[in-house]
Amino acid sequence: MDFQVSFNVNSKLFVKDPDNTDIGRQIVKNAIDLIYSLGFEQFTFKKLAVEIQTTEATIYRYFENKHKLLLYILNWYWSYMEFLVMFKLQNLDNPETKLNAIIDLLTSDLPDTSGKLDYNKKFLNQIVISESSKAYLVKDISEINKDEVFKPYKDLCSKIAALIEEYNPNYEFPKSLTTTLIESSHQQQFFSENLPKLTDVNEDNHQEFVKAFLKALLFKSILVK
Amino acid sequence: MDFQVSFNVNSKLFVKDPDNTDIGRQIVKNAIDLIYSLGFEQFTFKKLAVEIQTTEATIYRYFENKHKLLLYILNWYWSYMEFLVMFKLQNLDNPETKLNAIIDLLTSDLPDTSGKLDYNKKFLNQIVISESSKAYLVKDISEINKDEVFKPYKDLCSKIAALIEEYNPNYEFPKSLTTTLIESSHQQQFFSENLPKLTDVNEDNHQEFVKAFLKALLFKSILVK
DNA sequence: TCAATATAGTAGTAATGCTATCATTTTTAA
DNA sequence: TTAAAAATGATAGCATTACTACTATATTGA
Repeated sequence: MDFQVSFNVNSKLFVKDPDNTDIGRQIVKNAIDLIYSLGFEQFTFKKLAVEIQTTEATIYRYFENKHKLLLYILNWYWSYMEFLVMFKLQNLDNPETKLNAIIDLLTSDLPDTSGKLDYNKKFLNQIVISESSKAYLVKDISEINKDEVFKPYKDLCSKIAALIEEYNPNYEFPKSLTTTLIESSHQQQFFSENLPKLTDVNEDNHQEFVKAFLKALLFKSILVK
Repeated sequence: MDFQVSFNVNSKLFVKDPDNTDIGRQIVKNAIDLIYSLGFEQFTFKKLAVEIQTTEATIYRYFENKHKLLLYILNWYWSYMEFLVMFKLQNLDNPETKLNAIIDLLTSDLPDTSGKLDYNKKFLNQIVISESSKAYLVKDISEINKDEVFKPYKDLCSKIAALIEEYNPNYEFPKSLTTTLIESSHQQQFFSENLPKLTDVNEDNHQEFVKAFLKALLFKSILVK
């Protein structure tokens, strides 16, 4: 069996849809590689243009600026995550099993999609961990929020929050707990790798550590007495 | 009674100690105001120089770049927080009361210090909420970490983690829970203000909401059965 | 008092972020 | 079928940013 998934990313995020042209797809794919290797601050359209042997102006025809390009990549990621949530929860009835599956998703590598121009999932995961908060921690957040560029993230959160409410309808903070779980999964992965003294990691397997921490955090919080 | 607090900020963070000269103190104070009003991305040494009627070169004599200046400000903040923790826990015996005092600290406005050139505490608080993660989410994190520039943050975390261990010596993740509490306090304050749908805020008082959420998160996690 | 030193200001350069314009290809319609 | 229109991509430029080398002035101390 072979199938492809694609998502409609909010059209406000691009000037011209990169998914429609070969060069557009090259821009996004190589942007992921380059943001991963340089970090978002050092990443520039000029460097990306050199990489794919085109010019800055061509990239500006697709994306207004590198912040919008980052948002595009994250929107794709969030949409893919929501798809994976739907997919993985198939045939699961028990709310606890469902929530365990969610934590597994948040702390595991992304599965590859098929298609000739697949994004590098390891790099994408690292970008989400290291760069995603830079997408919203900006001065003009209320301006960009008007374009609904955080809708896929909000949708993903709603879906998870609904599972928490299913597990314990009396828990008061399902949404805040969800965002805390997601953001904490990034943070703890980043800290355990780079500033391990800020965590309780000791085993070699950092992902397993983060998984255990998040499960404790979640299930103790929503325990039904 | 009148007293002043001052902290020795890691000398690797500056070229020349800004605390020793009038222009140095002006740089830090006005940097806080300007980072608050422009956001860290739009903040430049040129704009700061215009503000305090000096030149870029003068500011470069004190700080290598704006990232180091941000770290300097955050180091001052973390040191001040550790001082406040020590101060507020005076004469408290009960571990629960102590932890409650910590959450109050994390979700309240900073008290003003005396001294003629006091930093704007409201602005400083907002900078910590919106910009502090940009201090560590950088590609050269392992390089800058060698200079111990995160020591005040780690010290603050250790102190809080120790209180958690005092409350429940069997809890497995005191440090990770501490960083999650601190980072989540910033996130939930930011989200409740800017992306409220990602939280469960409904009351007008966002600080009270965040306080209630964090207390639930903390005490359910470390509950002794 | 005058040399040594510290400090601030001037004047640059290379890179970045972005735009206007020109050239070529593709599409459309008479 | 072909000429006009539209889309695409390359070239060249500008203003700002990040940073540095050098000059001028003030302060110190022998």
